[in-house]
Parts: sequence; structure tokens; C-alpha cells
Amino acid sequence: MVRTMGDTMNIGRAAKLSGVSAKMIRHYESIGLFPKPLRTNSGYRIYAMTDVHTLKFVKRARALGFSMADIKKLVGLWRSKTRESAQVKAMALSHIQELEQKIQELKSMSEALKKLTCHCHGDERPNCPILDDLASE
Amino acid sequence: MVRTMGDTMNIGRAAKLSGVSAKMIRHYESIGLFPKPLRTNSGYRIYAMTDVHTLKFVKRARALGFSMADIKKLVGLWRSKTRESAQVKAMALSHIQELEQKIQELKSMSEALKKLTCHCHGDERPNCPILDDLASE
DNA sequence: TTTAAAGCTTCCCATTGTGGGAAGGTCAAG
DNA sequence: CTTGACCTTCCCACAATGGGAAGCTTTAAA
Repeated sequence: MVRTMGDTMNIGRAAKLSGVSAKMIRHYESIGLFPKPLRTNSGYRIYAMTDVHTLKFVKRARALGFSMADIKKLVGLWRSKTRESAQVKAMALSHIQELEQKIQELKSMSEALKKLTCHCHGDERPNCPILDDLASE
Repeated sequence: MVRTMGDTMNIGRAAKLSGVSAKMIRHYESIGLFPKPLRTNSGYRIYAMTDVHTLKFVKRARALGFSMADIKKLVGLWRSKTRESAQVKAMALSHIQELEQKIQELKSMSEALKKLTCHCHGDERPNCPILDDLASE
């Protein structure tokens, strides 16, 4: 292996340090979210700690439910010196909206199901208000 | 076209009556959720009103967030004369659990984001607590 | 009757984000 | 030098839906 300067590492180590699987790191690279890293002579990807930081950033953004497309933009803003925090805030607010909407949808489903289940005896007999409702109208 | 008895229809009409797209009807058939229908001599699928009812059933179950796998079981239970309503109720309760869990996850995301956004000025300056948080640690 | 539009068929591809696995090259330790 | 762990690329899968192409059938109008 080619000796590289400083604290560089291969994909497995970067994965361990960042908490992002090697599979995903390659995927992020393939969709252009992550820059193509240098390679050793034998073709192994080489990463530095800055890459690990970026991967952690991505991971955190994922944990907040941001889409890949949004994360691509966020990484760009993060790196940008001339960014305006208003842009980031706008993305965050818009994402909160999406989350709230999704929550409402799921709540509606849950509420509807709760109503149905409390009317269902849930015994050995075939009669079932849940199925009746699904089949109704 | 072969004259078929009674009120039979082709896939387009079944789609319109059930509210399930023709694309999806074929898909449901391909994954075994829906029985393979009879065909005309020229290969067109033939449906009856009972199929439309089943499709509506599926559509309603989807609207409640049930997975295809669950719906397959629900349709089976619906058709079964010997079903026990307890089985249906158990599926419903389990699904409610999943929904509630998902809701909690989304709520956590939303709450976390709300906290971050209210600390972000959102102006023309680059300083941004949201990005800082994503990059932290 | 002929023709054009609308509808049907199958097959393939894309989405989102993640994982599994195969086939084959590389590196490190015994 | 072998073995095992690691890397590479490439393909497939999930769930549910939609888009579209190529080609055949039915229907409605001219």
C-alpha cells in the first residue's frame, strides 16, 4: 500500500469512525453527495478526518429526516463561506412542515384504527367490525 | 370481443370504479395479492363487481397504512368463513403500535428541528446554529 | 367500410435509502 | 505462502407507485 501522509484511512475505518456504513459511503459518492476520494495505487479509497466529519454531518441530518437532496444542499451551505443562515432556516422550516404533515397523516390512521379496534370483540367468532369497515360502501 | 355474461368489465372500468389505478391492479395481481382474472380471447383482463369490492377493500386498508403483506392476510381473513376476529384485532393493534412509534420518531425530529430553528437568526449572515449542531461533536 | 383514437397487453426503468451477496483483487499476520 | 480480513465493482432486493415504449384490440366517428 502507498504510504499516505497524515491520518488517512480506508473506507472501513471511516465507516467505523463516522457511523455510516461503507456501503452508504460509496452510495453517497455515487450520487454526488460526497466528493470522489483519492485512491491508493491498488484502488482503495483514502479518507481523512474531515471526511469523517462530513459523514457525521450527513448522518445527523438523516436522523432529522432530511432527504438526500436537502442534505446535499446543506453540506454545500455548510462548506460555503458566503452562505446566508436564512437559507438554512428556510429549509429547516419547510422540513418541519413536511414532518408535521406526515405526523398528522399517521395520527389520522391511528385514530381511525383505534376506533375500529375498540368495537371489535376480538374473540373466536368471525364477526369483525374492522373488516366490515374496510369492506363498507 | 367475447361476450361475457353479467356485469363484467375491463381493467380501466374496474380501476375507475374502485379508485385503484390499472397499473396497481396489475401490480397487485403480480404479487399474488389479487387472483389472476379471466381473460378475453384477445387477452384483456375481465373483472366483476366482486373484484371491484376487493379493490376498494385494499384501497381502504392502504389508506390506514397497512403493508401489502398485512393486506394480503386481511383479504384472506375477509374471505374466510372460519376466521376469528381476534386475529384481525391483533393485526390492527400491532399496526397501531407501529404507527404510534413512527409518530414518536417524527415528533422527535420535528421537536429537535424546532429548537434549532428558533435559535437561528435566519438572516444574511453565515452564522447558523442549525449547521453548527449538525456538525457538532 | 375505413380510419383514428382510446384502451389494453407486457416489459423496462425510476423513485428513496439501505442492505445482501458474488466474484475477484489486496493487505497483514502467522 | 497461506489464510483471513478487507477492499473493489456490479447486480439484486425491499414497498408502492408512476412513466413510458412497442404493439395489439376495440370503439367511435367519418
